[in-house]
Amino acid sequence: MSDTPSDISHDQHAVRRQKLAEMRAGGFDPFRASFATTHFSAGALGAYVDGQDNAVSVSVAGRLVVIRDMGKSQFVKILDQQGPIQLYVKKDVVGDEAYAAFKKLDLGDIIGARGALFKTKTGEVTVRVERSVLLAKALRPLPEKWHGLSDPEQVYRQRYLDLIVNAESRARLQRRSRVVSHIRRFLEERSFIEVETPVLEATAGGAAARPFVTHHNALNVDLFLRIATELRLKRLLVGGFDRVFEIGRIFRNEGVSRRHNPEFTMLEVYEAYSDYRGMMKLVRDLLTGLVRDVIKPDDGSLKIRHAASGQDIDFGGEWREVRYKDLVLSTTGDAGWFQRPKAEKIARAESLGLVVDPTWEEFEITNEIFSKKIEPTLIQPTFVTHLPKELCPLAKLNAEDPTVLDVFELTIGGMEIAPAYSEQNDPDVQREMFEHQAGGERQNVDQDFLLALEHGMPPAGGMGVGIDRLCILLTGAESIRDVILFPQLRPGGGAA
RNA sequence: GGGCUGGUAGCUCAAUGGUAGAGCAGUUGCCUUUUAAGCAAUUGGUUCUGGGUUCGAAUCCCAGCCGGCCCA
Repeated sequence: MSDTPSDISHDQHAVRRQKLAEMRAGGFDPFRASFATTHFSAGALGAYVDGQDNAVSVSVAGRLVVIRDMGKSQFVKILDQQGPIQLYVKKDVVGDEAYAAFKKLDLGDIIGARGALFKTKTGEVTVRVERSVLLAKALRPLPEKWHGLSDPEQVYRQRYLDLIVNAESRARLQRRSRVVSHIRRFLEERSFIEVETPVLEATAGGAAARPFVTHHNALNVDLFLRIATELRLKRLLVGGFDRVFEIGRIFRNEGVSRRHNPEFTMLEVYEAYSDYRGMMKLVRDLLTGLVRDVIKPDDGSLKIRHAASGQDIDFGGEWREVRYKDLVLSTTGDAGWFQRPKAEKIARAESLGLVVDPTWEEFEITNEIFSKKIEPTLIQPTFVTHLPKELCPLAKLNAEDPTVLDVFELTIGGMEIAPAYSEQNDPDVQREMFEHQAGGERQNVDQDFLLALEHGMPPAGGMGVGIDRLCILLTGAESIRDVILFPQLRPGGGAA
């Protein structure tokens, strides 16, 4: 009984290993089996002709996730990429031997089954199994069927378990794939060319961020993982690729948080002979298309529920356009803000509850107010324009007011979703901006990029879209980790 | 980096400093249209790790490991 050392009934791993050993001893190895399917689950369900039981035969395969055993028959469910489908296995249909084998299956096993579709008396389209085969033995048990897997650490470290048992995770992460796919189609339809530029670079430019450093042995040089694709893509504008984009992994050697993963995905788009206003139309068409065709709100609107604020974000309404300076003035309540001496700016920022580093430049104090006090309140799609020139060295200065830039920052749901510029194509101004920035931030100047600009870059609009944040917004996720299949965690720990 | 908080059976969770429990999963029976199927019986624990306090620690204290939230 239970006290003999050979009782392994409590050890699910051992029980399953024993079943596998018995199968192999009996001449069947599930890991050598194969199976031809005719449908995925949703396709099979769709193939059922209403009112015509047993008219359509299908072959389906997937992981066994529900078993309801009623003695001489059982209802089970298998799960594939499209979701679950129910199978009905009846002893007097499959025969005694096959039925006995079927009864030995465990939750988590991967099986294939063939049979005709029928509708049960409770109305569920089901495969009446004629033949089935075990295609892979699961030696480990599945997490609990009702509550799923909820330990966040295990969800991230063993994402495959999360995907098996948590339907919302499965849906959310598949939705991400459709978002990216939609973006590709959208841009290709508009004659944009997708390109791939190097991840390893001698100079990590195009943004202000700490890069990862690695080493190339054969060349004996340190290289950086890119922190942006901007400078490469602009070289392609010089080369005559007039409309280019890259959906690429970006690496920034900074903290990990609900909004930050050290590697993330960025779309960058450049369109020659356009400008930041052209980018406004492009991004608006892109996002409304995503909501309409990928998210497909139930009520047919273009509204998405924003969990944090409880508001509906309406992609179909007017997209507000407002100048950075006006937002700052109204938030500080100080019409003379930009003329105030630094000490007064610091005092006002601190009175708003912000922590200000006294070594900051004045524009950094202002921008701290913008990013902490203003941006989070911009829930509806908002183009913030006319940003101060210090904020982006790669954009064109405004012709009427050279203290501001011809750019926008699209903010939705309190998050910066897409910055866009009229791209700087004057090599001399660009050099000046770089050198000024290098002084303060010791960012390396990319001389080859400046050389490329001297060959002439067409005027262009350019835009970056953080795909992860966009997916947070579109899927209503709480954390960037929920829209990245395998988010970064400290190695080790957790899973056995 | 700082503050708060968590780690108990395969999973989801309980347990005044006093014999570590439940549900699901597992095992053994019964059940030929179930929907978290049902009924009966039953197995299973290095309470994250290492110290300390105590007659006695899952529980209190310290350190570490791995998470989560907030802040920087």
